[in-house]
Amino acid sequence: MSSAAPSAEPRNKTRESLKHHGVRLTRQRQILLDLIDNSGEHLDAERLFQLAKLKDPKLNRVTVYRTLKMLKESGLVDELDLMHQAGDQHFYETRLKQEHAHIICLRCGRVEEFFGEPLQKLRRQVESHFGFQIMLARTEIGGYCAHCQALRAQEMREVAEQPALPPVRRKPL
Amino acid sequence: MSSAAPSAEPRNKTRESLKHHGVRLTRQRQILLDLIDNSGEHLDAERLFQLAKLKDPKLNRVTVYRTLKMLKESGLVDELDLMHQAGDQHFYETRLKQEHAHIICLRCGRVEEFFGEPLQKLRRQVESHFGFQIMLARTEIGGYCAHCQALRAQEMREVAEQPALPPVRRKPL
DNA sequence: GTTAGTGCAAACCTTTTGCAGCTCT
DNA sequence: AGAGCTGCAAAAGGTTTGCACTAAC
Repeated sequence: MSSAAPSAEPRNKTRESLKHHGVRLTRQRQILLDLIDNSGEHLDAERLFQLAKLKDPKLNRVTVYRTLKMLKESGLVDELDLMHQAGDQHFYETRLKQEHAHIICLRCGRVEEFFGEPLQKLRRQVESHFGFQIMLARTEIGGYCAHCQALRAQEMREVAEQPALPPVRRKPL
Repeated sequence: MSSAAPSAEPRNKTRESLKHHGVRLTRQRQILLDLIDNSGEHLDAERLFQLAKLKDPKLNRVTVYRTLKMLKESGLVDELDLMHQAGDQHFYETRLKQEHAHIICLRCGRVEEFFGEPLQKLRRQVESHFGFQIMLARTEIGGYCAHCQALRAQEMREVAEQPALPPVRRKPL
Protein backbone atom coordinates (compact mmCIF):
# COMPACT_ATOMS: atom_id res chain seq x y z
CA MET A 1 0.00 0.00 0.00
CA SER A 2 1.18 3.50 -0.78
CA SER A 3 1.19 6.15 1.89
CA ALA A 4 -1.34 8.31 0.05
CA ALA A 5 -4.92 8.11 1.29
CA PRO A 6 -6.54 5.83 -1.29
CA SER A 7 -10.04 7.13 -0.81
CA ALA A 8 -9.52 10.86 -1.17
CA GLU A 9 -11.56 11.05 -4.34
CA PRO A 10 -14.48 8.75 -3.49
CA ARG A 11 -14.73 10.33 -0.06
CA ASN A 12 -15.17 13.71 -1.68
CA LYS A 13 -17.80 12.31 -3.96
CA THR A 14 -19.69 11.01 -0.97
CA ARG A 15 -19.39 14.31 0.87
CA GLU A 16 -20.60 16.25 -2.12
CA SER A 17 -23.60 14.03 -2.32
CA LEU A 18 -24.39 14.53 1.34
CA LYS A 19 -24.14 18.30 1.12
CA HIS A 20 -26.58 18.22 -1.75
CA HIS A 21 -29.09 16.57 0.53
CA GLY A 22 -28.51 19.23 3.19
CA VAL A 23 -26.76 16.85 5.57
CA ARG A 24 -24.27 18.20 8.09
CA LEU A 25 -20.77 16.81 8.06
CA THR A 26 -20.21 16.35 11.74
CA ARG A 27 -16.99 15.03 13.24
CA GLN A 28 -18.70 11.71 13.98
CA ARG A 29 -19.93 11.30 10.44
CA GLN A 30 -16.52 12.05 9.00
CA ILE A 31 -15.03 9.30 11.15
CA LEU A 32 -17.69 6.82 10.10
CA LEU A 33 -17.49 7.73 6.42
CA ASP A 34 -13.73 7.31 6.45
CA LEU A 35 -14.02 3.88 8.03
CA ILE A 36 -16.68 2.67 5.60
CA ASP A 37 -14.83 3.94 2.55
CA ASN A 38 -11.39 2.79 3.61
CA SER A 39 -11.64 -0.48 5.49
CA GLY A 40 -11.57 -3.22 2.87
CA GLU A 41 -13.94 -5.32 4.99
CA HIS A 42 -17.67 -5.62 5.19
CA LEU A 43 -18.38 -3.94 8.49
CA ASP A 44 -21.40 -4.42 10.68
CA ALA A 45 -22.68 -1.72 13.01
CA GLU A 46 -20.93 -3.12 16.05
CA ARG A 47 -17.53 -3.45 14.38
CA LEU A 48 -17.86 0.00 12.88
CA PHE A 49 -18.70 1.31 16.35
CA GLN A 50 -15.64 -0.36 17.87
CA LEU A 51 -13.35 1.07 15.19
CA ALA A 52 -14.92 4.51 15.49
CA LYS A 53 -14.47 4.51 19.25
CA LEU A 54 -10.73 4.23 18.76
CA LYS A 55 -10.80 7.61 17.01
CA ASP A 56 -13.42 9.18 19.27
CA PRO A 57 -14.10 7.34 22.52
CA LYS A 58 -17.22 9.39 23.18
CA LEU A 59 -18.92 8.44 19.94
CA ASN A 60 -22.11 6.54 20.67
CA ARG A 61 -23.40 3.32 19.19
CA VAL A 62 -26.70 5.02 18.40
CA THR A 63 -24.93 7.53 16.19
CA VAL A 64 -23.51 4.63 14.20
CA TYR A 65 -26.99 3.23 13.62
CA ARG A 66 -28.39 6.62 12.71
CA THR A 67 -25.57 7.35 10.30
CA LEU A 68 -25.88 3.96 8.62
CA LYS A 69 -29.60 4.44 8.23
CA MET A 70 -29.06 7.83 6.65
CA LEU A 71 -26.38 6.56 4.27
CA LYS A 72 -28.56 3.67 3.25
CA GLU A 73 -31.53 5.92 2.57
CA SER A 74 -29.35 8.33 0.62
CA GLY A 75 -28.24 5.42 -1.53
CA LEU A 76 -24.59 5.86 -0.53
CA VAL A 77 -24.12 2.45 1.05
CA ASP A 78 -25.57 -0.98 0.45
CA GLU A 79 -26.81 -3.17 3.25
CA LEU A 80 -25.85 -6.84 3.15
CA ASP A 81 -26.85 -9.85 5.20
CA LEU A 82 -24.07 -12.19 4.10
CA MET A 83 -26.47 -15.09 4.50
CA HIS A 84 -26.62 -14.42 8.26
CA GLN A 85 -23.45 -16.42 8.50
CA ALA A 86 -22.35 -14.57 11.62
CA GLY A 87 -25.73 -13.70 13.13
CA ASP A 88 -28.59 -11.46 12.15
CA GLN A 89 -26.73 -8.20 11.93
CA HIS A 90 -26.31 -6.22 8.72
CA PHE A 91 -23.12 -5.37 6.89
CA TYR A 92 -22.36 -2.27 4.91
CA GLU A 93 -20.25 -1.29 1.91
CA THR A 94 -19.96 1.84 -0.19
CA ARG A 95 -21.90 1.94 -3.38
CA LEU A 96 -18.96 3.28 -5.31
CA LYS A 97 -17.98 -0.11 -6.71
CA GLN A 98 -19.65 -1.87 -9.60
CA GLU A 99 -22.48 -4.23 -8.74
CA HIS A 100 -21.28 -7.60 -7.54
CA ALA A 101 -22.47 -10.78 -5.87
CA HIS A 102 -21.21 -11.85 -2.46
CA ILE A 103 -19.98 -15.40 -2.12
CA ILE A 104 -19.91 -16.48 1.52
CA CYS A 105 -18.19 -19.60 2.81
CA LEU A 106 -20.47 -21.14 5.41
CA ARG A 107 -17.54 -22.79 7.16
CA CYS A 108 -14.82 -20.14 7.40
CA GLY A 109 -16.97 -17.07 6.83
CA ARG A 110 -14.75 -15.70 4.09
CA VAL A 111 -16.49 -13.40 1.62
CA GLU A 112 -15.55 -13.16 -2.06
CA GLU A 113 -16.96 -10.72 -4.54
CA PHE A 114 -18.02 -11.74 -8.01
CA PHE A 115 -18.39 -9.25 -10.83
CA GLY A 116 -19.75 -10.74 -14.01
CA GLU A 117 -22.15 -10.12 -16.83
CA PRO A 118 -24.97 -12.35 -15.55
CA LEU A 119 -25.69 -9.68 -12.95
CA GLN A 120 -26.14 -6.94 -15.52
CA LYS A 121 -28.12 -9.27 -17.72
CA LEU A 122 -30.43 -10.15 -14.86
CA ARG A 123 -30.93 -6.45 -14.16
CA ARG A 124 -31.85 -5.69 -17.74
CA GLN A 125 -34.20 -8.64 -17.98
CA VAL A 126 -36.03 -7.71 -14.79
CA GLU A 127 -36.40 -4.13 -15.94
CA SER A 128 -37.83 -5.05 -19.30
CA HIS A 129 -39.85 -8.04 -18.16
CA PHE A 130 -41.72 -6.24 -15.36
CA GLY A 131 -41.21 -2.63 -16.35
CA PHE A 132 -39.54 -2.43 -12.96
CA GLN A 133 -37.41 0.49 -11.80
CA ILE A 134 -34.49 -1.06 -9.90
CA MET A 135 -33.14 0.88 -6.95
CA LEU A 136 -31.05 -1.79 -5.25
CA ALA A 137 -30.03 -5.33 -5.98
CA ARG A 138 -28.37 -7.96 -3.89
CA THR A 139 -27.11 -11.41 -4.67
CA GLU A 140 -25.68 -13.60 -1.96
CA ILE A 141 -24.40 -17.11 -2.47
CA GLY A 142 -23.60 -19.41 0.42
CA GLY A 143 -21.62 -22.62 0.26
CA TYR A 144 -18.12 -23.93 0.73
CA CYS A 145 -14.92 -22.45 -0.63
CA ALA A 146 -12.37 -24.73 -2.27
CA HIS A 147 -10.30 -24.79 0.89
CA CYS A 148 -13.16 -25.69 3.21
CA GLN A 149 -14.57 -28.39 0.94
CA ALA A 150 -11.52 -30.52 1.67
CA LEU A 151 -11.63 -29.75 5.39
CA ARG A 152 -15.31 -30.58 5.55
CA ALA A 153 -14.74 -33.96 3.92
CA GLN A 154 -12.09 -34.61 6.54
CA GLU A 155 -14.43 -33.56 9.34
CA MET A 156 -17.19 -35.84 8.08
CA ARG A 157 -14.80 -38.76 8.11
CA GLU A 158 -13.82 -37.97 11.68
CA VAL A 159 -17.42 -37.75 12.79
CA ALA A 160 -18.20 -41.08 11.16
CA GLU A 161 -15.40 -42.69 13.16
CA GLN A 162 -16.30 -41.09 16.49
CA PRO A 163 -20.10 -41.05 16.68
CA ALA A 164 -19.84 -39.58 20.18
CA LEU A 165 -18.95 -36.16 18.76
CA PRO A 166 -21.92 -34.29 17.36
CA PRO A 167 -21.38 -32.54 14.01
CA VAL A 168 -20.95 -29.11 15.55
CA ARG A 169 -20.55 -26.14 13.34
CA ARG A 170 -16.91 -25.11 13.40
CA LYS A 171 -15.82 -21.58 14.19
CA PRO A 172 -14.27 -19.49 11.40
CA LEU A 173 -10.55 -19.97 10.76
CA MET B 1 -57.95 -23.73 -9.14
CA SER B 2 -59.09 -27.35 -9.00
CA SER B 3 -60.55 -28.80 -5.84
CA ALA B 4 -57.73 -31.32 -5.46
CA ALA B 5 -55.08 -30.48 -2.87
CA PRO B 6 -52.32 -29.00 -5.00
CA SER B 7 -49.49 -29.90 -2.67
CA ALA B 8 -50.18 -33.56 -1.97
CA GLU B 9 -47.12 -34.70 -3.84
CA PRO B 10 -44.58 -32.09 -2.70
CA ARG B 11 -45.78 -32.44 0.87
CA ASN B 12 -45.03 -36.14 0.72
CA LYS B 13 -41.63 -35.39 -0.70
CA THR B 14 -40.92 -33.11 2.22
CA ARG B 15 -42.14 -35.66 4.73
CA GLU B 16 -40.04 -38.39 3.19
CA SER B 17 -37.03 -36.19 3.46
CA LEU B 18 -37.71 -35.46 7.10
CA LYS B 19 -38.11 -39.12 7.99
CA HIS B 20 -34.76 -39.78 6.39
CA HIS B 21 -33.21 -37.34 8.81
CA GLY B 22 -34.89 -39.04 11.76
CA VAL B 23 -37.27 -36.16 12.40
CA ARG B 24 -40.62 -36.77 14.06
CA LEU B 25 -43.75 -35.63 12.30
CA THR B 26 -45.63 -34.12 15.19
CA ARG B 27 -49.04 -32.54 14.89
CA GLN B 28 -47.50 -29.08 15.14
CA ARG B 29 -45.01 -29.74 12.36
CA GLN B 30 -47.68 -31.08 10.06
CA ILE B 31 -49.66 -27.89 10.52
CA LEU B 32 -46.63 -25.74 9.83
CA LEU B 33 -45.51 -27.76 6.82
CA ASP B 34 -48.97 -27.57 5.32
CA LEU B 35 -49.04 -23.81 5.72
CA ILE B 36 -45.60 -23.30 4.22
CA ASP B 37 -46.25 -25.57 1.26
CA ASN B 38 -49.75 -24.33 0.53
CA SER B 39 -49.98 -20.65 1.22
CA GLY B 40 -48.86 -18.90 -1.93
CA GLU B 41 -47.29 -16.11 0.12
CA HIS B 42 -43.90 -15.56 1.61
CA LEU B 43 -44.61 -16.04 5.30
CA ASP B 44 -42.60 -14.72 8.18
CA ALA B 45 -42.48 -16.44 11.55
CA GLU B 46 -45.14 -14.25 13.11
CA ARG B 47 -47.64 -14.67 10.27
CA LEU B 48 -47.01 -18.39 10.17
CA PHE B 49 -47.63 -18.47 13.92
CA GLN B 50 -50.91 -16.59 13.59
CA LEU B 51 -52.12 -18.92 10.84
CA ALA B 52 -51.03 -22.00 12.78
CA LYS B 53 -52.85 -20.82 15.89
CA LEU B 54 -56.11 -20.94 13.95
CA LYS B 55 -55.62 -24.67 13.53
CA ASP B 56 -54.16 -25.29 16.97
CA PRO B 57 -54.61 -22.47 19.48
CA LYS B 58 -52.12 -24.04 21.87
CA LEU B 59 -49.26 -24.07 19.38
CA ASN B 60 -46.44 -21.87 20.63
CA ARG B 61 -44.46 -19.24 18.81
CA VAL B 62 -41.24 -20.92 19.88
CA THR B 63 -42.26 -24.08 18.08
CA VAL B 64 -42.62 -22.06 14.90
CA TYR B 65 -39.09 -20.73 15.25
CA ARG B 66 -37.69 -24.14 16.05
CA THR B 67 -39.46 -25.75 13.12
CA LEU B 68 -38.31 -23.07 10.71
CA LYS B 69 -34.75 -23.44 11.92
CA MET B 70 -34.89 -27.17 11.41
CA LEU B 71 -36.40 -26.89 7.93
CA LYS B 72 -33.79 -24.36 6.95
CA GLU B 73 -30.94 -26.53 8.19
CA SER B 74 -32.40 -29.56 6.43
CA GLY B 75 -32.41 -27.55 3.22
CA LEU B 76 -36.19 -27.84 2.85
CA VAL B 77 -36.97 -24.15 2.98
CA ASP B 78 -35.16 -21.00 1.92
CA GLU B 79 -34.93 -17.97 4.14
CA LEU B 80 -35.50 -14.57 2.53
CA ASP B 81 -35.15 -11.02 3.73
CA LEU B 82 -37.15 -9.33 0.97
CA MET B 83 -34.89 -6.29 1.30
CA HIS B 84 -36.22 -5.71 4.83
CA GLN B 85 -39.11 -3.96 3.19
CA ALA B 86 -41.40 -4.79 6.09
CA GLY B 87 -38.93 -4.92 8.96
CA ASP B 88 -36.07 -7.18 9.92
CA GLN B 89 -37.92 -10.43 10.07
CA HIS B 90 -37.24 -13.36 7.76
CA PHE B 91 -39.54 -14.93 5.23
CA TYR B 92 -39.72 -18.54 4.18
CA GLU B 93 -40.61 -20.56 1.11
CA THR B 94 -40.30 -24.22 0.13
CA ARG B 95 -37.30 -25.20 -1.88
CA LEU B 96 -39.37 -27.26 -4.24
CA LYS B 97 -39.49 -24.57 -6.90
CA GLN B 98 -36.74 -23.71 -9.33
CA GLU B 99 -34.29 -21.03 -8.26
CA HIS B 100 -35.63 -17.54 -8.74
CA ALA B 101 -34.95 -13.94 -7.85
CA HIS B 102 -37.34 -11.93 -5.70
CA ILE B 103 -38.38 -8.54 -7.00
CA ILE B 104 -39.74 -6.35 -4.21
CA CYS B 105 -41.60 -3.11 -4.74
CA LEU B 106 -40.40 -0.66 -2.11
CA ARG B 107 -43.65 1.26 -2.22
CA CYS B 108 -46.45 -1.34 -2.21
CA GLY B 109 -44.45 -4.29 -0.91
CA ARG B 110 -45.54 -6.59 -3.69
CA VAL B 111 -43.15 -9.45 -4.44
CA GLU B 112 -42.64 -10.91 -7.91
CA GLU B 113 -40.55 -13.93 -8.77
CA PHE B 114 -38.19 -13.99 -11.70
CA PHE B 115 -36.95 -17.24 -13.23
CA GLY B 116 -34.39 -16.73 -15.95
CA GLU B 117 -31.16 -18.07 -17.29
CA PRO B 118 -28.88 -15.37 -15.82
CA LEU B 119 -29.38 -17.03 -12.45
CA GLN B 120 -28.16 -20.40 -13.63
CA LYS B 121 -25.35 -18.77 -15.53
CA LEU B 122 -24.25 -16.89 -12.45
CA ARG B 123 -24.28 -20.11 -10.48
CA ARG B 124 -22.12 -21.92 -13.01
CA GLN B 125 -19.67 -19.04 -13.26
CA VAL B 126 -19.25 -18.80 -9.51
CA GLU B 127 -18.71 -22.53 -9.22
CA SER B 128 -16.06 -22.64 -11.90
CA HIS B 129 -14.43 -19.31 -11.08
CA PHE B 130 -13.88 -20.00 -7.38
CA GLY B 131 -14.21 -23.78 -7.26
CA PHE B 132 -17.06 -22.99 -4.91
CA GLN B 133 -19.66 -25.51 -3.77
CA ILE B 134 -22.96 -23.64 -3.71
CA MET B 135 -25.46 -24.62 -1.04
CA LEU B 136 -27.85 -21.68 -1.19
CA ALA B 137 -28.29 -18.63 -3.35
CA ARG B 138 -30.45 -15.59 -2.98
CA THR B 139 -31.09 -12.67 -5.27
CA GLU B 140 -33.28 -9.81 -4.14
CA ILE B 141 -34.05 -6.75 -6.19
CA GLY B 142 -35.74 -3.70 -4.72
CA GLY B 143 -37.29 -0.83 -6.62
CA TYR B 144 -40.63 0.32 -7.95
CA CYS B 145 -43.15 -1.73 -9.88
CA ALA B 146 -44.73 -0.25 -13.00
CA HIS B 147 -47.85 0.68 -11.06
CA CYS B 148 -46.03 2.46 -8.25
CA GLN B 149 -43.70 4.39 -10.55
CA ALA B 150 -46.65 6.42 -11.73
CA LEU B 151 -48.03 6.89 -8.23
CA ARG B 152 -44.66 7.97 -6.96
CA ALA B 153 -44.33 10.60 -9.65
CA GLN B 154 -47.75 11.86 -8.60
CA GLU B 155 -46.72 11.93 -4.94
CA MET B 156 -43.57 13.86 -5.70
CA ARG B 157 -45.59 16.49 -7.53
CA GLU B 158 -47.94 16.80 -4.57
CA VAL B 159 -45.08 17.19 -2.15
CA ALA B 160 -43.55 19.89 -4.33
CA GLU B 161 -46.80 21.83 -4.20
CA GLN B 162 -47.40 21.49 -0.47
CA PRO B 163 -44.02 21.83 1.20
CA ALA B 164 -45.72 21.50 4.60
CA LEU B 165 -46.17 17.74 4.12
CA PRO B 166 -42.99 15.75 4.67
CA PRO B 167 -42.26 13.00 2.12
CA VAL B 168 -43.46 10.20 4.37
CA ARG B 169 -43.14 6.65 3.23
CA ARG B 170 -46.57 5.42 2.20
CA LYS B 171 -48.07 2.25 3.60
CA PRO B 172 -48.58 -0.70 1.22
CA LEU B 173 -51.71 -0.65 -0.91
C1' DG C 1 -29.52 31.89 16.08
C1' DT C 2 -31.62 27.96 14.11
C1' DT C 3 -32.08 23.50 13.18
C1' DA C 4 -30.00 19.23 12.70
C1' DG C 5 -27.35 15.96 15.15
C1' DT C 6 -25.55 13.77 19.44
C1' DG C 7 -25.48 11.03 23.73
C1' DC C 8 -27.84 8.62 27.15
C1' DA C 9 -31.32 5.55 28.85
C1' DA C 10 -34.86 2.95 27.94
C1' DA C 11 -37.86 0.56 24.83
C1' DC C 12 -38.56 -2.48 20.98
C1' DC C 13 -38.84 -6.44 17.91
C1' DT C 14 -37.37 -10.73 16.52
C1' DT C 15 -35.26 -14.80 17.81
C1' DT C 16 -32.98 -18.11 21.09
C1' DT C 17 -32.35 -20.77 25.42
C1' DG C 18 -33.23 -23.54 29.84
C1' DC C 19 -36.03 -26.62 31.72
C1' DA C 20 -39.94 -29.52 33.13
C1' DG C 21 -43.41 -32.18 31.20
C1' DC C 22 -45.49 -34.48 27.16
C1' DT C 23 -45.66 -37.52 22.96
C1' DC C 24 -44.28 -39.83 19.00
C1' DT C 25 -42.20 -44.30 17.51
C1' DA D 1 -39.36 -46.96 27.50
C1' DG D 2 -36.92 -43.33 25.86
C1' DA D 3 -35.27 -39.92 22.81
C1' DG D 4 -37.17 -36.11 20.73
C1' DC D 5 -40.41 -32.36 20.91
C1' DT D 6 -43.36 -28.86 23.08
C1' DG D 7 -44.77 -24.98 25.98
C1' DC D 8 -43.69 -21.54 29.11
C1' DA D 9 -40.85 -17.97 30.93
C1' DA D 10 -37.05 -15.55 30.59
C1' DA D 11 -33.00 -13.80 28.15
C1' DA D 12 -30.43 -12.44 24.31
C1' DG D 13 -29.06 -9.83 20.15
C1' DG D 14 -29.63 -6.18 17.20
C1' DT D 15 -31.81 -1.84 16.41
C1' DT D 16 -34.85 2.22 17.33
C1' DT D 17 -36.93 6.05 20.02
C1' DG D 18 -37.70 10.13 23.35
C1' DC D 19 -35.63 13.81 25.17
C1' DA D 20 -32.41 17.33 26.73
C1' DC D 21 -28.04 19.14 25.34
C1' DT D 22 -24.56 20.44 21.72
C1' DA D 23 -22.56 21.87 17.51
C1' DA D 24 -22.72 22.83 12.42
C1' DC D 25 -24.12 26.07 9.21
